[in-house]
Amino acid sequence: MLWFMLINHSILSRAQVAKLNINDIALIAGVSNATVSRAFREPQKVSQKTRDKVMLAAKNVGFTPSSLGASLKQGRSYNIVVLVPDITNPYFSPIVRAMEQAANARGYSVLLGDTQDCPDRERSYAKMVKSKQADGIIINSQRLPLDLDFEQELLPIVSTSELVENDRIYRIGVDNIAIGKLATEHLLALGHTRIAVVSGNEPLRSCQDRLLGYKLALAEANIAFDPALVYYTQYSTATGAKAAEKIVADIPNISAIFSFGDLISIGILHVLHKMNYQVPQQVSLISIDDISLAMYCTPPLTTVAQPMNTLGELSMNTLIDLIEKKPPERKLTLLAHKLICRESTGQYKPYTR
Amino acid sequence: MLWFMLINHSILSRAQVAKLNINDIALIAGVSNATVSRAFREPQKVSQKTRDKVMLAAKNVGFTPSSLGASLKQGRSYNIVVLVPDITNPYFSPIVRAMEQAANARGYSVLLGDTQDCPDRERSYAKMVKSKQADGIIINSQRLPLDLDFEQELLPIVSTSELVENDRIYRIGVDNIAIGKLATEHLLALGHTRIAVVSGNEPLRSCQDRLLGYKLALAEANIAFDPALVYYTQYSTATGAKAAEKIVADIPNISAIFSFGDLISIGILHVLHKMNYQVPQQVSLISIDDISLAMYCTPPLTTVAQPMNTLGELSMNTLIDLIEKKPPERKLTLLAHKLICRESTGQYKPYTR
DNA sequence: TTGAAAGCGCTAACAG
DNA sequence: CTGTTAGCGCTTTCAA
Repeated sequence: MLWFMLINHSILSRAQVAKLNINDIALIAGVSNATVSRAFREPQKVSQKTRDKVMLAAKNVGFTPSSLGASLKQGRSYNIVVLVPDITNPYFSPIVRAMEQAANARGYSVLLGDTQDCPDRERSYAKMVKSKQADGIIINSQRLPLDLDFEQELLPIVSTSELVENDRIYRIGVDNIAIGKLATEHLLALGHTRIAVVSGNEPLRSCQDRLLGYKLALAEANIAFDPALVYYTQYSTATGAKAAEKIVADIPNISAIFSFGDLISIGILHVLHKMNYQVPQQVSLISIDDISLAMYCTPPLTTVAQPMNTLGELSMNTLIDLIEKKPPERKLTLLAHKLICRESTGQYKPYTR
Repeated sequence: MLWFMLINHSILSRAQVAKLNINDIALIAGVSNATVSRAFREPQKVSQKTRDKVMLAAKNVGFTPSSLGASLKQGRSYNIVVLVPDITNPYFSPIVRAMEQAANARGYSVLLGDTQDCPDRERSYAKMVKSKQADGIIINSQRLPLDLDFEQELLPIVSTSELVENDRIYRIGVDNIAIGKLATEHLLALGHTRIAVVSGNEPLRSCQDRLLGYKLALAEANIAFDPALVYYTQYSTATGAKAAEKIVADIPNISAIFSFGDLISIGILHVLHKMNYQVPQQVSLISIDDISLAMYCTPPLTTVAQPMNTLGELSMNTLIDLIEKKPPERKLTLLAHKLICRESTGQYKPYTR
């Protein structure tokens, strides 16, 4: 098939047409490049007739303005880096999805950085905002790419985790102390007094806070805190399973477990089943997150829901406000959590195995 | 605190320093802009001494080259659009993770497009490669953004699903017919003869192929295909649960179910438990994918594993090869699948409820 | 409402 | 090994 385009007395192949720029369109349409630019970006500033001419010319040769030139001129890429430790984790994926939605609604795109918790990769993604490949960054992990420019508030950054106290950075999060307390109180109210804890990595701020909440609830109930009841692991199913094996070995008559994440709970549930423990008849299990699969577990998980969607949406909008120089009033926003009572927790009964 | 920088007899504030470009660095280092560029991009082409001078100057003022200028000049953004219907789906998230990894390894970044199966969003993401915001696109869904330029092979595109036959587009996938056949044969070998099917959306090519495989296996076993045994739903847990409710209502003594996705199976499992069906003692359940949670289900799922990691890695590398003009030899690559026998399937036993 | 013209920051010939 | 120079494609004053 023959394909060509006649422009200004010369014949262009399809491949050449693909390379046309705004000046070529101006030529074809018989207007200036500025007018073509306006026709695309601020159509209302161009007369109907001129606009039609431009659009027709563009359509004929299949022209779409390159965003590269615009980005360079404006010094903005309209990309935003979103950092997660693992996109595969059902706690993070809805957050990222909400961020992508919110970004799109405001004309931005998401550069996904799955860092696997690797500081090198975090740093290299952070560099993208220094090098203008992105206009800002959202961190969904506990570590900050330690670059002064972010702290100096020269580069837009938002974090969805508490990190170490850092008043210079905008943060959206939840009240992990309250969450830890709430979950513990639920178990306490059911009559459980010896509650094993399966925490994520010890150094994580969120884990420390949740444990603090646990201790607070215990103290209010006049129950001594027993460090031997807390097991540190990772936020994953496999490691949760391992922790459960340790627990049942250490404390065969354990009546309640509080894990710091649904993913961990799924591993625990798996082991408990294998060992023929009845949940919740013999062991109660509560956790945090309310990932989408929590309600489909056997039994459905009682858990403290985190507002993943709001978290994603709000933090993205906060970042974009920052980028667009509409700084939000508050540096730290705490979102509401909620206890979801399902079937993995039940009344304490003295043990009869 | 006072912060300033003395350059060429003028005092610069920290904010001004952030705006320095390659020419300023050249000035400070006493070399040309070209040399600065080389020092960063091809250090081996610059003498040790000059390189040190440049790097020192850059470090002193915290300079990082802007990728915007480079992109414009080179006509490449080093971004790649990855389209998924839903990043929250545990089938897609490992694929995306693998893609991100592979992209990074070759100096590219991933622009995540969570399309929610919405054609408008697919189209708007596809436009990003026309507008050079991205250098190529990978489609993980069954629909193609119908833009001629992709078909004409002017724009780099790779698909991980079979779509409608399209020889012009590079595709990486699995042999869904063989997968459907394999799963069915497993059930058949266990003595099951009435096998209910829970498929995803009927129009999906992958579903049609899997069903075809099911029919093939049945035919080879001389069992007549009964259309009443196939239930169409979505690839989700909630809809899988609904399908299961219909099945047990329609066929209370069903002995085997073949669902087209682990996510569906989790919903089915949930309902089966609620209805007090024993899996696999009374009903066997097999599916496809082997998502990470499949082994932690109660009981652990027998399933045909899909090579999500390889799928992601290979398709990303194929796309980048395309972008870098090293066209791969084959247009269609089929990856190996594997039956993973766990505990959700068992020998057929006549029904005693 | 439209046009002319000056860059945005970088790269890549080409020349030395 | 290093410097000069001409753009890449677009936006944006400023002037008409």
